[in-house]
Amino acid sequence: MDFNYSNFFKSLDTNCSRVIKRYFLKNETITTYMEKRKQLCILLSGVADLIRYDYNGNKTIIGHFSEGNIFGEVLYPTNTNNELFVLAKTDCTVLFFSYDDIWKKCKSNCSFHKEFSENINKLILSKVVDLNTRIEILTKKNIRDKLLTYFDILSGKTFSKTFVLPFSLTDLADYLSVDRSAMMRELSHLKEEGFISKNGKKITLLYE
Amino acid sequence: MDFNYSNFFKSLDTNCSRVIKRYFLKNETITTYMEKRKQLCILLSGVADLIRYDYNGNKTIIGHFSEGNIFGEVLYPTNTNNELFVLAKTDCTVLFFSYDDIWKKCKSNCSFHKEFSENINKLILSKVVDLNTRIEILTKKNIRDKLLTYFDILSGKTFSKTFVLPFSLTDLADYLSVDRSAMMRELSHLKEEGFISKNGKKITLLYE
DNA sequence: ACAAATCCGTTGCAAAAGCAACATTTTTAT
DNA sequence: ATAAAAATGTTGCTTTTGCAACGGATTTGT
Repeated sequence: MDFNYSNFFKSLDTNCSRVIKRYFLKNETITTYMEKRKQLCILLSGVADLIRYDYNGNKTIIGHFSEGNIFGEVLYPTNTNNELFVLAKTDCTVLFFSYDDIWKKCKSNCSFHKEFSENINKLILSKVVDLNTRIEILTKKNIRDKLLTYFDILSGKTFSKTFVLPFSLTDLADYLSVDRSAMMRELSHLKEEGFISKNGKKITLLYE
Repeated sequence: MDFNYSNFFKSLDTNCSRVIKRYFLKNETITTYMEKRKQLCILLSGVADLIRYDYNGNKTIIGHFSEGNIFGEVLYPTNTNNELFVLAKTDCTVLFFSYDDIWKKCKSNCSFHKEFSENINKLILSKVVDLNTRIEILTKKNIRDKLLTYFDILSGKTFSKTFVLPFSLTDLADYLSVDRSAMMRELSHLKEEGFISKNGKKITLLYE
């Protein structure tokens, strides 16, 4: 997420009846995606995974959410033959509301309603940017280019040739959608060939 | 796009000063992405490509837009060392406006302003769904699974085991981000093994 | 109507990536 | 404090993919 709007949402007093704030413990199910319902959720704190069980009972993690991320069925293609749900990986705080309702005038005309919807818009837009970013990476045809594209983005965000990966190498392989061992191999080659240096999750770009 | 909102936008009388409608001939440049500006565009008719020239002058098509699609710099990660622009592949009609402005109250309080912004929201949401759909496909680890996942989605949309690909096989390979010849090979295998039948762009799923 | 451009379909070959398996280190849970 | 779980790092093998190249079919432009 380029810019973090979650401070606004954190400071909300949720006495607007349309918005519900709830707390979850690690390993609790935060929500299950339901086709008709058009729920939108904001993760105010914690880490959660979007998980699919397909018709064979196979479990796949298809998304990771952290502070400030949004999720909910309005954002995801409905696919008949599998079940989607969001699982808390750590304790979480989540804001729930119906996407359609939020645009209607609040009965009580609550003060933050306008500001709330504006911030929702920004959050959704930043989601679009994030998704486009990931697509840009995923469309690269080999692991090396995926890594370097991702590193360039991180480098650009931090204005530095040195940065720390925001998640584990295992999760990175997942984000890039490549085999972890193949990715490790490619990281080794990038080191050997002098393109990067790496110490744990700390990466330095040595080119340009 | 699951549902086409473009009819609403097509019927707009654009006497709201904040929204500009323009026409383009094939091969004209519709817009160039500029970092500070937060433009959002709706393609009302025609087909256009999002193109990048990187620092080496290499040209890459990184997106295809058709009727009802939205584009503009608000939706795309800003990357310093390359230039993005949208090129009309056919004659096009495009609506332009500033994303930030559209949320402010229109001076003239023009009638369609509220409805306009609501439809923009729906359009952006459907963009998110489209992007998530593509990510779901791109994260599949081999060409066969990418094809079958995409076919399942098309089959689901049309409620039929038989459907027509919405674009050329060349563009399909691009959408799946795989080599075209490798994709053709995999399509042949799927035919040989009896998973699908194929006649030009008409595909029939033979399983389940 | 003709030339030019694009798209389709196929193949051989080399490079890349997935998979499986394992040892080691680090983190987490109790 | 200790056991269990998760993450890291590496390697051999096999399969998949990309790339280059080609000929023929379609579509487009003038």
